[in-house]
Amino acid sequence: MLSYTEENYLKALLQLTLEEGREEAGTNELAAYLGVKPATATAMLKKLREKELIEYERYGKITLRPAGRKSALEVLRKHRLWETFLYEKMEFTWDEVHEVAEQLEHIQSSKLVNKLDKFLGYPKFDPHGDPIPTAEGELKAIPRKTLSQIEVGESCVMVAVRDNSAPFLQYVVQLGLGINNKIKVLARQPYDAQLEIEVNGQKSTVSQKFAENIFVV
Amino acid sequence: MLSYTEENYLKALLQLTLEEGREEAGTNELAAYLGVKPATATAMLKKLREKELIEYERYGKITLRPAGRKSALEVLRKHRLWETFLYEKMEFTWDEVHEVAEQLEHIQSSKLVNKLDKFLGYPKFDPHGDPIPTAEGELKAIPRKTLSQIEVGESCVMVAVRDNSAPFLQYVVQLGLGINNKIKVLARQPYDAQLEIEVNGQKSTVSQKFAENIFVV
DNA sequence: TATATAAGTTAGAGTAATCTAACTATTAAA
DNA sequence: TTTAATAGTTAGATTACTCTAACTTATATA
Ligand SMILES: [Mn+2]
Ligand SMILES: [Mn+2]
Ligand SMILES: [Mn+2]
Ligand SMILES: [Mn+2]
Repeated sequence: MLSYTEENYLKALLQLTLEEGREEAGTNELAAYLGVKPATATAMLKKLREKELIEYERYGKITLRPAGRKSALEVLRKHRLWETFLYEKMEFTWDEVHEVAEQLEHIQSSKLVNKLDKFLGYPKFDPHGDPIPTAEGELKAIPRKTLSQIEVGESCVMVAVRDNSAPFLQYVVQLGLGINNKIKVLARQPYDAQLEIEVNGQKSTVSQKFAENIFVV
Repeated sequence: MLSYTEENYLKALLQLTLEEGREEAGTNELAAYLGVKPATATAMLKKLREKELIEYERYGKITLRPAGRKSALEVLRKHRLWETFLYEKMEFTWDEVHEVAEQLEHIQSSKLVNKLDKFLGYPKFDPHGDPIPTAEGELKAIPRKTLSQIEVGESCVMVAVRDNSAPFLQYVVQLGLGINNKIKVLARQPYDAQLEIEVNGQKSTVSQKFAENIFVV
């Protein structure tokens, strides 16, 4: 039985290594992601290694072992199912779901997870466009680009967001943007890569930082 | 902000003093109810007193102060709403809901509680027949007897159960009993107060202990 | 290749919740 | 009213998670 905290560390490791081509994570990076000090992370890493959930040695990189990855996927599955529940059934907006799902993901009941999945109609994606791991622990990574990689004159469809924070999501809505919206890139400032885009006939200018947090196909 | 554990202590105090005419609880009783040692309860009582949530002094009885009672009622409201959700929407049986609700009752989100209430159609009772406290913290205690107090020859209607444990609830179902069922008391053994009862034409013999855990009107 | 910088670890301490063992106060009986 | 039983507390230790401050190792660059 894993503690609430252990689950959070494993999920963080999974998410840090989920970006394509990444297999391992570092101590400081993990600590920053979780909002704890590196010393704290080091202590927990020893514990997770003892439980055979991660591969790790002093001053070395961290990788998930199969058991650790399985647990992390279960937590991520619950997180994304609960976000979908809050969004679809509880009238939450997409910038409100993450915080509460962060708590709900630790509820222990496999029956509840599976009934929830059924109740929601076996959704494949959460409200932010992220894929929901299956009961078997499969997580399909869809090949996708960021809005910042789209050439001037090209069009694309928004499929997900990288940043899940409330201020970012609220800004996305304010721009008239959302999952499945078609975005046309009208121009790119050579100086700072600012983008001029058009969505549903509405033109906006967004920063490179913003464009890097919008996933498109 | 109360910890998970503090919430459990306050809820336990509320439930111990909920039986009519009771205002105060004792340390050992509280410890037994929560499954901890009396020494542990003493430590927590000092902390809750410090936070002005309870009235308590060395070797004295414990009572909830208004702020403590308010928090306890909020937790109890969430517990019973989640039990109703699990029973009505997640296909849980009434002996399965309590354990998971024990976890869900600690989720912090007033928006979620109120949306859940709305989603369930503002239920007044949980699956065990217990009243659900309102958002304003009101809890109506319905005057009710136990099955053991019914005279031979009389009939009554089951409205709730006192014991919420899975083995007890499974036994209730096995006897063909449930909320709103009419029960007729056919006979009472003078020796050990065993009852012979009839439900939907089905006759059964139950112990006094059992009869004391069935609430009727 | 030496050394400065970044990355990571260790030691020591604090808080929250729990326990055991020994003790003290209250209450009920003899 | 003394004493036995019950109820409750204290002291000291443990586990989980976190921190700060000082230290060590790895790496990158000059
Ligand atoms: Mn999220
Ligand atoms: Mn979490
Ligand atoms: Mn319950
Ligand atoms: Mn609880």
